[in-house]
Amino acid sequence: MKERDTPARRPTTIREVAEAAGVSPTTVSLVANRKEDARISAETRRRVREAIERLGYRPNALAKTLVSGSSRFIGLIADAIATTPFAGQIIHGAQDEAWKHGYALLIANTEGNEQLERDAISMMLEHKVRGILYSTWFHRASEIPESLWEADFVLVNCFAEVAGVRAVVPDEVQGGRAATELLARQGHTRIAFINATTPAPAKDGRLAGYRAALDDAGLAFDPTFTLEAYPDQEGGYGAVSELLDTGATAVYCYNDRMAAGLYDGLREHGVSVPGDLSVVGFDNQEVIAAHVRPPLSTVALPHYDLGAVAVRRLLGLDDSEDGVIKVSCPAVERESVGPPASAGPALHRRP
Amino acid sequence: MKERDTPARRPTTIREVAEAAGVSPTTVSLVANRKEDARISAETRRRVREAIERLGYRPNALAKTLVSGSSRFIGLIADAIATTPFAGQIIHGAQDEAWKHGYALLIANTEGNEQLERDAISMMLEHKVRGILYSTWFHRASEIPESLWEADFVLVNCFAEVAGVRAVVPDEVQGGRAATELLARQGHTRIAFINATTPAPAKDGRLAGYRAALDDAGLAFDPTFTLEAYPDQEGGYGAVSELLDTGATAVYCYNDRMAAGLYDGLREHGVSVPGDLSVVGFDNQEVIAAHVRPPLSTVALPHYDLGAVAVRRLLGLDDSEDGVIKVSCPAVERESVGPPASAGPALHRRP
DNA sequence: CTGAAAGCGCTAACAC
DNA sequence: GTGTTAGCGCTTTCAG
Repeated sequence: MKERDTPARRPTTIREVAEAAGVSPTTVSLVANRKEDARISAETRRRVREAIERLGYRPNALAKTLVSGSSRFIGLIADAIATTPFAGQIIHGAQDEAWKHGYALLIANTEGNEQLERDAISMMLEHKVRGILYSTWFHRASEIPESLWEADFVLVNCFAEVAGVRAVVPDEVQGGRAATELLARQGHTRIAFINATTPAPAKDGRLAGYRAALDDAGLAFDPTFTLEAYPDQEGGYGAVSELLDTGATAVYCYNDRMAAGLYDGLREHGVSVPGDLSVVGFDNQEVIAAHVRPPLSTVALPHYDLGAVAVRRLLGLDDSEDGVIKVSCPAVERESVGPPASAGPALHRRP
Repeated sequence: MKERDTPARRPTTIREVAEAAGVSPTTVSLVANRKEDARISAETRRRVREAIERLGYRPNALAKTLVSGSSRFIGLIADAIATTPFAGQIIHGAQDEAWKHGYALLIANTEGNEQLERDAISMMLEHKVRGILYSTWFHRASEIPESLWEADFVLVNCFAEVAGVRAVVPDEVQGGRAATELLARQGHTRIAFINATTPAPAKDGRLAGYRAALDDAGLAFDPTFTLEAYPDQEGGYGAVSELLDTGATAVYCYNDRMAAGLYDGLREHGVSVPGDLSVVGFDNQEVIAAHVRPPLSTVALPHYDLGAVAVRRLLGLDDSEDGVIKVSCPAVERESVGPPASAGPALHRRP
């Protein structure tokens, strides 16, 4: 086992290895980088390898990029790494894809602060990043900070008002459709949708998907089945009475948090899920969806893929034209959906 | 407004600026770095500034570190950036503190994969990071990957079995004490604790804190008040009957998820919170604690501070000796705690 | 098969 | 006040 040496004050350089092995720096470079086309004798190779090992040589990546001209960094700016679990998935996807191509992630969390954002972009520009991924925690239109134009960039989970800017976002319409299909497929015909009150691409998209799925299933869109509530637990809880009044046998909620609040209200009204009412959410927010009672069927936001696809676009790996790419949102089936009850849930309401 | 030029294939260099301004690179360096002690005429300064602006010059941070010898990176390795919201807070705290001192964060998510972990460490070492923060998503003892010893490092949210290794972890005992005090302070004397079944520093620490707080309040520790359950919603839900059988008027749960599950079970038994039973959790997992009904009083895990304090230790800013530093967990009061009911909750149980 | 030399972008000494 | 030189650690011609 190698000795646990305190980190060297100054790391070993290629020249030191060269001296130790009795060869030139060039030779060390050649073997360290596994250039197989280089004609190095087996014996020299061995000596160099041994010296590298013994001295604990780590090539200086910064010096490399200096000579090669191109750095191996990709910057990732997020507006809310700390306050939501979503950014983590974007980072994860971006990192996996970046590493695959030899890039490291330089990340910056701005919590929406514009000054921090400018600083982050400067920092990345000065590190000569290959490009910048600019991401937001919820899907929305976004301003593009002036200095971002100095870099090659792609928007993640947000999009620009100006045309031609590369962006990768979730396909809300397809997602809304998938959510609704989960219900329609079970034979439900009275499917309610509790939309958000807050304007967002998700609001319009998820509604459009709902209508499309209804259409696909040969069901007429009935506006009385579409409610609105603030997209969190409190909103869902507050929408229960109104929902039950519609006589729906199934409901698709704008997001999982809303569904969780709905669960609470439903329980108070003695309505069981999925026995009396089938419920689906949206977002697949693990800590909620997988652990409420019963576990919630939902549609996943493809954050991991958003990050991965964005890196591919940045690197020019997918020869796609400019503009927005929509990534599909897969359904995640758990236990909150069943066939319609013979009688509507209204019968079970407490006096 | 500056023109939106496509990112230059090759960024502007100091030499180009020097030529454009009709001065030497040294002069440009001097004004770009705002060396005020350098004697540069106002006129030259202006010319250089103008050239920098016009060419969109960004100093190459990588070249700088090459000459200065010390890089401006701090590496942060996390085992679960994607699957929990916690890593985000650590990153946030680490970044804020790092930036304050001119460092950028190089992050890597390993999802517990040892190969990825080794790769991450190699990558950071090759980028000559100032040091590495090695973090875990839940507080635990951790193996130290062999190559980590090549760097200056501090453990975050985990600790080593070997002595003398710098680590920063939450103070579980103080946290457990704070949680219990929330209840004792209201006059509760029969305070139950639902601990985790899973061994962890948190399990022992939170129990110790509970006992200490009982002691402080002059309450005897009664083992029948300490239950155990798996630390998630299902566990909390399943512990309800047993809990009610103890006749406790207040309960402190190992974590928020458990408390959320407990809420569900309590509701089914017709036990109201905090009317019949006061509840406190642990972790302050926002999406749960702040949005259940009623909002849950809990104790916050200081992830932000863990990250910030770790950076300070790495940089040697706090002249603390080696070893583990415990960061305190502040209580977060919401609405799940009230005074004891005159009659115990058992009276309210359904037949 | 291997080495010497030049140069990536920048800063630090030291001239002038 | 400002320029020249050297060199950070590395790779890349190009010789030999």
